[in-house]
Amino acid sequence: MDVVINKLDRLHVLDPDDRAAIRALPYSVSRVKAQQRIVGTGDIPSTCPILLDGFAFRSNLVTNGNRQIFSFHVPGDLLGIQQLSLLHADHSIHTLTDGEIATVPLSDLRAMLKQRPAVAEAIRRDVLIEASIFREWILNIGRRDGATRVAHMLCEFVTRRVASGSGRLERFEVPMSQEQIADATGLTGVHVNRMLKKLGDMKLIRRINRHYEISNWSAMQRFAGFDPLYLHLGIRNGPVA
Amino acid sequence: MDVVINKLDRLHVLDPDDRAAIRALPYSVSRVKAQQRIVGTGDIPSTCPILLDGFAFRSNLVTNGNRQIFSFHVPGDLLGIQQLSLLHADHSIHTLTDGEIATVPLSDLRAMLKQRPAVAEAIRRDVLIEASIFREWILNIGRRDGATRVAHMLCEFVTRRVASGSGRLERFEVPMSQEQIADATGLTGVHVNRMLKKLGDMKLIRRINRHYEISNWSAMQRFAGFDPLYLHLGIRNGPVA
DNA sequence: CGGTTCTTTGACGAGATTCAATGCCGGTGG
DNA sequence: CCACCGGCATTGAATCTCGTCAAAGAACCG
Repeated sequence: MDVVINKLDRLHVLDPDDRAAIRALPYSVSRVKAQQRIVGTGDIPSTCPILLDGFAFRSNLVTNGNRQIFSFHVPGDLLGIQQLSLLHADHSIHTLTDGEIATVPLSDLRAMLKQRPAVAEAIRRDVLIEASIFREWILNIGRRDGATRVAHMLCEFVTRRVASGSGRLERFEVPMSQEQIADATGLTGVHVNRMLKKLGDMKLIRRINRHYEISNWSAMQRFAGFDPLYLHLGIRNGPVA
Repeated sequence: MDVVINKLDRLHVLDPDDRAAIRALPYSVSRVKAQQRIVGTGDIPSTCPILLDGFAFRSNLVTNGNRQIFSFHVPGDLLGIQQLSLLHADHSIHTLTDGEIATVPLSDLRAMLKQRPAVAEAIRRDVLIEASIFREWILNIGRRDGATRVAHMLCEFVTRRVASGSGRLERFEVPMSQEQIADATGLTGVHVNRMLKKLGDMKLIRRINRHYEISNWSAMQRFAGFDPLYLHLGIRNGPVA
């Protein structure tokens, strides 16, 4: 669970007892293949899945069968934290790549959070930051054109990876297919492909398969209208809980 | 603050001491006119605005000057609850209509929540439900066409009003202009107007100025693909905190 | 009643989707 | 080791939804 401790410690400083309490949580670990459902819309889970390795995403379907992706997740993310206070899941969670999931009973999680206010505060911040990212996605899909939208998504993804200490700005790998980028940006796979080509023609990115390079970060950021304020990266010593 | 108590009591049952603690909060009330900024992006507020009367919305601008609205708010909503755990505001809050705002110091709010776990739980649910609504908006804007999008927004708005005990399904008034509906749905004002006309032609709504009638709710719901699951309306006796 | 804001409508253009075909890459089994 | 296969990526052409520009009409407010 060290990956979880690292994540939460970036949100609120944890003392040794906090870390020990997280390590003491009962959980089972399972390997999962790509594109597996972890939680389905309408489920009433009694456990909280935690992503230990690989990538995952939240999504839902509309009546005509189209899919919308709401967020991408990286190791350390608490995927089912909503169920601490809500009864049923209002969306689905799937793995994007092969990965590893820890499963923790919600009751044990609740008990631990009562004992460890700093961990509870870290999780509150996590939930609020995720909501902030949802708002940014609403803005991205609602008010930016295709090229800018895809660029913004790439900026966010790489920034979050760098902030979590895995990956560099100039050179990174994107785990999702163009179809999945489309489902996240409200476009079609075909159009995402064209927009990636356009970003390449504009020298904002270089790309071989799913390996991306951004040589001129400030130009990319400017083009995408990307301002990382909404990610609240420097929150660690934030407001007093 | 009774409007706040009513709201929170729908999210988690409050006992008389909980209610008294909310009433005992120190706050000042001010009348505000429509289109006034309550919180601006980047602000570091030390108080939490609470909407007592009228309507409000969250929004942000993109570089080209376009605006995206993230949510609409009704009396009883805690507008600055993010600032309990986040330092700066990542979006703006404006009044939609003339209204009344209560201002509560965050420190007093924090102290009260420590004493009153049931209130804290109600607020946790509120935050998670708002995040769920953000996800639904992502899906709405990303994967539904103009007519369905506007219809879904209307379904959500009226459903929330009915759930809060103010207004009826068949006949209601919408406080926002078509331009504001456009900013919320990722369309233009002109196109919203055409889509409203289309919904009228399809007999799904009847409309005189901002007064709407939905005579056939199930047809409207079906057309909009509206499933209120994501609003978690029946949460009051939800999972144990 | 006059000004302002909001709504409505038309004509035109741009951006995104759809359909369809081809090419590329990695994996699997003979 | 190589041929085959399936999923992804790429590209073109036609179509359609939605945006833009512009103008007129309706509702609202002082």
